[in-house]
Amino acid sequence: MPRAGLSPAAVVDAALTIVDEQGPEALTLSAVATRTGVATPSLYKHVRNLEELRTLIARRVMEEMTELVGAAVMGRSGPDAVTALMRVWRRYAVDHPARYAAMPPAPLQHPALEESGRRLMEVVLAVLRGCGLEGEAVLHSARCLRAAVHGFAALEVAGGFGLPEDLDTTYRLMEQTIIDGLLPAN
Amino acid sequence: MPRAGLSPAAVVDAALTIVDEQGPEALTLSAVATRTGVATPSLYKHVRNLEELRTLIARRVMEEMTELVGAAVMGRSGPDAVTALMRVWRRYAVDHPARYAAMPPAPLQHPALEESGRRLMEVVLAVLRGCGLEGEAVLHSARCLRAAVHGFAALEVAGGFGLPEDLDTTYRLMEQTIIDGLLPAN
DNA sequence: GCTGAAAAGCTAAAGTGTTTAGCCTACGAG
DNA sequence: CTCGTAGGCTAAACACTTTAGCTTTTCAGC
Repeated sequence: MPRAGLSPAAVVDAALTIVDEQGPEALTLSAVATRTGVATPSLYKHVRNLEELRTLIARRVMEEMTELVGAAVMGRSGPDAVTALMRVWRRYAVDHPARYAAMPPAPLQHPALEESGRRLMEVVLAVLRGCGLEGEAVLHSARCLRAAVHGFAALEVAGGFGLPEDLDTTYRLMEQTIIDGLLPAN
Repeated sequence: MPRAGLSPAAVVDAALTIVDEQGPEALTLSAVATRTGVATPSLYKHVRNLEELRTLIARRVMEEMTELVGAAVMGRSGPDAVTALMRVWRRYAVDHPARYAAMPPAPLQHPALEESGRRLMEVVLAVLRGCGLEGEAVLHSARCLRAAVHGFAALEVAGGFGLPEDLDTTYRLMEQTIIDGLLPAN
């Protein structure tokens, strides 16, 4: 019997497809095995266990996010950059709800995710520094920005905004609120 | 052998204890059975399945939350009430991190949670109306408030704010930002 | 007090998923 | 060509959920 030609990356690809199509609860090694055409235990040659697979997924997602956010703020600065960041963040969540849900809330605490977490954070901090913030203020503002954006995205993706009123309107209000409240008057 | 004297409520109590002590992943019917001194299948006399147990937990948590928030804003109005609401929300999350994580993000979509969800929402809306907001603005503001507060609480509880800078300071900044951005000038 | 039905417990067992152990073989480096 | 290794496999243990069906407590009504 010929080999399946797997690799850790291929396993993560298959896992991401499953997550995208059927949500995070559907991610089982069994399902990944079926999709990759292999017996479940074979996956252990590429991934330590389910836990590690989840970590690898989380890393992928954070890298995608950093890529996207980085591109979106490129060439912009000040409130304009903040708006771009907020929009692309929400966009990623809406476009890939299950992946967004796989974003680890505390990457810095996790050895295998610290680096990608720090890279993403660095983009956010850079944007805020570009708005004239300095010292501790940068960090406090970044936390607020992250809380607001993540809170909105997480709730939207979970279907938490049940009522029919337009969500884009709500988000614009939040953009404005964040910009007015966190950035030094300009 | 004497009966254990269980009831749906007693099962939920035991489940909440487990969640509080060992986190949401530790919630298994097996664990609940051990704690209540009963065989696992016996629990099915009181609860339809694990899914329903989670729903019952969610309802309890939302009721606790409504109780707390309601008490906190009682007798206050305007920005003062908003601040009180935000503080008590975060406080609940910090005091009961695992329970907070069990709060359903979309209660209104769930028949068994819709009512308690609506009650909690109503408190928030009332506070905002008391600030002079009207019509659609109330809802958009409520969404922003919820996103910010939930985002902060969820991240804090998950250990997502890794750096040492003071979190209370950050939260005060967010309180001010929300109040300034969402409430009509006063 | 008795009795009988409902409620609340039990054991047994099936199904699904993770994980470990140990074997077998395809395949590429030399 | 060969041979070591990596990548696959089967078997099996363990944990958890859930269903089925049996037993026994309890208590309402006589």
